[in-house]
Amino acid sequence: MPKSSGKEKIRKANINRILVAAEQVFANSGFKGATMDAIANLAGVPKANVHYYFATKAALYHRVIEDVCDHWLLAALPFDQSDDPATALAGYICAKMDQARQRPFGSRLWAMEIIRGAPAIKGYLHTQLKPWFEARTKKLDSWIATGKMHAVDPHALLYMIWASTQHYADFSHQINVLNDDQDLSDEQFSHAKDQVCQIILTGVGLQVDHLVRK
Amino acid sequence: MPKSSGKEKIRKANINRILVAAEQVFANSGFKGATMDAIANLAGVPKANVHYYFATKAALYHRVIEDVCDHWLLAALPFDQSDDPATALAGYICAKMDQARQRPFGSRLWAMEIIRGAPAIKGYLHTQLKPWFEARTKKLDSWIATGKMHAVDPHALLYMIWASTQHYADFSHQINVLNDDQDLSDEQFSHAKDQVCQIILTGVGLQVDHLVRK
DNA sequence: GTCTATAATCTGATAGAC
DNA sequence: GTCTATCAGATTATAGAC
Repeated sequence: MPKSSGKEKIRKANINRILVAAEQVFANSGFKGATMDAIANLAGVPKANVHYYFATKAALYHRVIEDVCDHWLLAALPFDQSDDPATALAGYICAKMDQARQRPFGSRLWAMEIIRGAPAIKGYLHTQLKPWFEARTKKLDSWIATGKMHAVDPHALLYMIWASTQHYADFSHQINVLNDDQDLSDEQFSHAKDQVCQIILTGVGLQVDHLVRK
Repeated sequence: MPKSSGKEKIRKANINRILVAAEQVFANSGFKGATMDAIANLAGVPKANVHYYFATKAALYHRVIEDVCDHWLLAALPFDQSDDPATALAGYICAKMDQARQRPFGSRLWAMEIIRGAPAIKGYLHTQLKPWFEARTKKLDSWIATGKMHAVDPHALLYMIWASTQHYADFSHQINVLNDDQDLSDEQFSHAKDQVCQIILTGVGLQVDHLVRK
C-alpha cells in the first residue's frame, strides 16, 4: 500500500504543528504583527525549521488562509441537504455556529483578511465564494417565489447569517466581558445557537419550533 | 471669548489630520502593520511631526481607538428615545448602519481590536460597554415581560444587531466582490437597512411596516 | 513648531555545521 | 533534516539644525 514512510510522517506532523500554530498567531496578531519566532515557539520547533517547510512568511500565510477557506465552504453543505427552507437554513446556521466555536482562530483570520481588503483571497472570493453565493441566492429566490418564506432580499439574509454566526468567534473577547469575564459554556452556546436560529427563521416567516434543538 | 489662537488652530488642525489618517491606516494594516511613515504621508505631514504631537505609536493608537469608542456609544442613543420596542430597535439599527457607512474605518478598527483580545480597550469594555449593555438588556426584558415582543434572549438579540450592522463596514470588501465589484450604492445601502430592520423586527415579533423607510 | 539625518531595535531570511 | 549564529532590511524614536 502507498503508506507514507516514517520520514513522510514526521514531515506531515511538523507541517501540521506549524500550520496550527500559525493560524493562531496570525489570528491574534495580524499578518505583520505575527512573527516567525512566535509561530515557531508555539509550534515547538526552531525558527529555521519553519523556514525549511515554508520558504517565506507570506507563503505560510497563504497556506493557512487557504485551509481556512476550504473549511469555510464545508460548513455551507447543510444548506443543500434539504429543499425545505426552515431545515436548510437552520442546518446552515448551526453548522456555521459550530464552526465558529470549533475553529475560532480560522474565523478571526478570515475576518481580518477581509477587513484588510482580502489581498490574499480575492481570487478565491471570485472563483469560489461568488458562484456559491449566487447559487444559494437563486435557491432562496425560488423559495420566496413559491411562497415558502417571506420576500426578503437573499443577499441581506445571507450577510446576516454570516455576521451573526461568525460574531461568536470573532467577537468572543467582547462577549466574554459581557458574560462576567467567562467563556460561554456549552449550554450558553447551545442556547445562543437556538436564539440565532429562532430570530432569523421567524424573521423570514418560517416555523422553527418543530426543528431539533441539538 | 476664549477662542483658540491661530497657533492653537493649527495645532488642532494638524492633530485632526493625523487622527483621521491614523484611523484609516490602523484599520487597513492593523497596529503592527501600520507605520508612522504611512500615517504621516496620508496626513500630509513629515513623520517627525507625528511624533511631535503623539510621543509613541501606541499613544496615537490609543487616542484613535478612544475616539472610535466614544463614537460607538453615540450611535446607541436612539435606543433610548422611545419606549416602543419597534421604534427603538429600528432607530438603533438604522443608526448603527449609518455609522458603519459613514465611518467604516472606525468600525473595522474596533473589530480588529476586539479580535486581538481588546488589549487597548478592555477597561472601556468593562466601564462603559458593560453597564450600557446591562441596562439595555433590562429594558428588553421588560418589553418581553409585558408581552410587547417575543421572548428572545436580549443578549443574543443585541449581538445579532451589532454583528449584522457592523458587517456592512467590516466586510465591505467581501460585499463588493459579491456585488459585481462595485460599492453598494446609496439605494442599495438604504435597501439593506430596510432588510436588516425587517428581518430582525419580524424575528422578535414586531411590526415594521408602519415605520419610516428613510 | 518644523524637518533632516541618524541611532537603536526588531525581524525575516540564510549560511553552514552537525 | 535539524539547528545555531548572523546578516540585511525595515521601522520606531530621537537629536539637533532651522
